[in-house]
Amino acid sequence: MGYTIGQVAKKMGLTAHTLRYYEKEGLLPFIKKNGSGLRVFSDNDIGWLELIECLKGTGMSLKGIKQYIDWYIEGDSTLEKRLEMFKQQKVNLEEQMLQLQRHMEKINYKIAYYSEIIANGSEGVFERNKELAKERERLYGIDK
Amino acid sequence: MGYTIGQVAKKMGLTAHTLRYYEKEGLLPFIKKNGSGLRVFSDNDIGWLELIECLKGTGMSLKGIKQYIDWYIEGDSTLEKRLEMFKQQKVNLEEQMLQLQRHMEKINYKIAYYSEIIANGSEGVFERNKELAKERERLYGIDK
DNA sequence: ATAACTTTTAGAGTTTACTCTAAGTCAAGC
DNA sequence: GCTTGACTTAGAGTAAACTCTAAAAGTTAT
Repeated sequence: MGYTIGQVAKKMGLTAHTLRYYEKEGLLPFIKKNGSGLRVFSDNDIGWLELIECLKGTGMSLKGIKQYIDWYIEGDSTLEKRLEMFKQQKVNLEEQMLQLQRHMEKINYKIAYYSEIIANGSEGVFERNKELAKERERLYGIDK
Repeated sequence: MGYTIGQVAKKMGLTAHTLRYYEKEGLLPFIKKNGSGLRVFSDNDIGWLELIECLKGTGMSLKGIKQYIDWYIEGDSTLEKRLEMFKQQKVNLEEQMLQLQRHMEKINYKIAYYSEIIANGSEGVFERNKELAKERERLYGIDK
C-alpha cells in the first residue's frame, strides 16, 4: 500500500527521474512524503499513473494531461469539461486506430513484396505474382 | 508529374520547411532540382513521403527511416535487412493496436462514468449503476 | 556500524523533430 | 517592367519530454 519511487518506476516501466519530473510538472499532485522527505506512492497514485499512461499513449501532451488534473482538483464544476475531453480523446483514438490499420496494410504489402523478391528475384515480380501486383495497385501506383 | 515544394507540402499535410528538413536529413535522396535550383518533386518522391509517413506513424524515428533508405540505396545485399525491419515494424504495430484497444476501454469507461455522474450525481454512483461498477472493477480497483 | 544502495534537491544538459529568420533569387499576373 | 508571392540557403531557435549530475541524506543487509 506504500511504494518507493524505485518500485513504482519498475512497475510502470518508467525511471525514477521521470516520476519526479511528472510530479514537478503537476501530474502527480497527490503523492505524500514520509518524515524523512521520501516519496510514498499509494495505489491511488499508481492509478493516476495508469491514467497518465493511457492519455499519453493516445497522443495527449503532458500539458493536456495536466489540464485534466487541474480540472479534477477544481471539482464538480469541471465535470462537463472532463467528459468533453474524454469524448474528444475517443474521437482521436478512433482516427489513430484507422490510421494504424492503413499503415498495417502497407507494411503487410512490403513484407509480401520483399519475401517474394528474396525468394524468387525481382525480375518480373509483378508478372509472376499477380496477387502482389493487385495489392500494389490498390495501395499505390508504383512501389518504393 | 513535377510538383513544387509548396504543392507537395499542401498535399502531404506538411510544411515546406519540414520537407527541406527531411531532405537535409537524408530522407528524400531522389529529389531533383531544375536549372534555377528549385526542387521538383516527382510522383516517386510522393511515394517515398507516404512511406515515411507510414513508418513515422508506426513509431519509427527519422533516424530509423534513414537507415531503411540507406539500405535501399545500398541495393540487393540489404533485402533481408529491409524485410526484417518491416517484420519488426509489424510486431510493434500489433502491440500498438492492442495498446490502443486497452486505452479505448479505459476511455469508454471514463465517458460512461462522467456521463452517469453528470446525469445523476456522484453519490452512490456504483450502487446505482451496477454496469459501471462491474466495468470499474474489471479495469481498476478504484476509480480516478 | 559499516558498506552498499536508494532517494533527495535544484538545476543543467540532451534528443527529437521540427520551426523560423534573413537575405537573396525566381516565377506569374497585370 | 513591376509587384507579389513562392522558393533558395545556412544556420539559429524552439518545444516537448525526458535525462543526467552532484552532493547530501535516508535505508538495508551483513
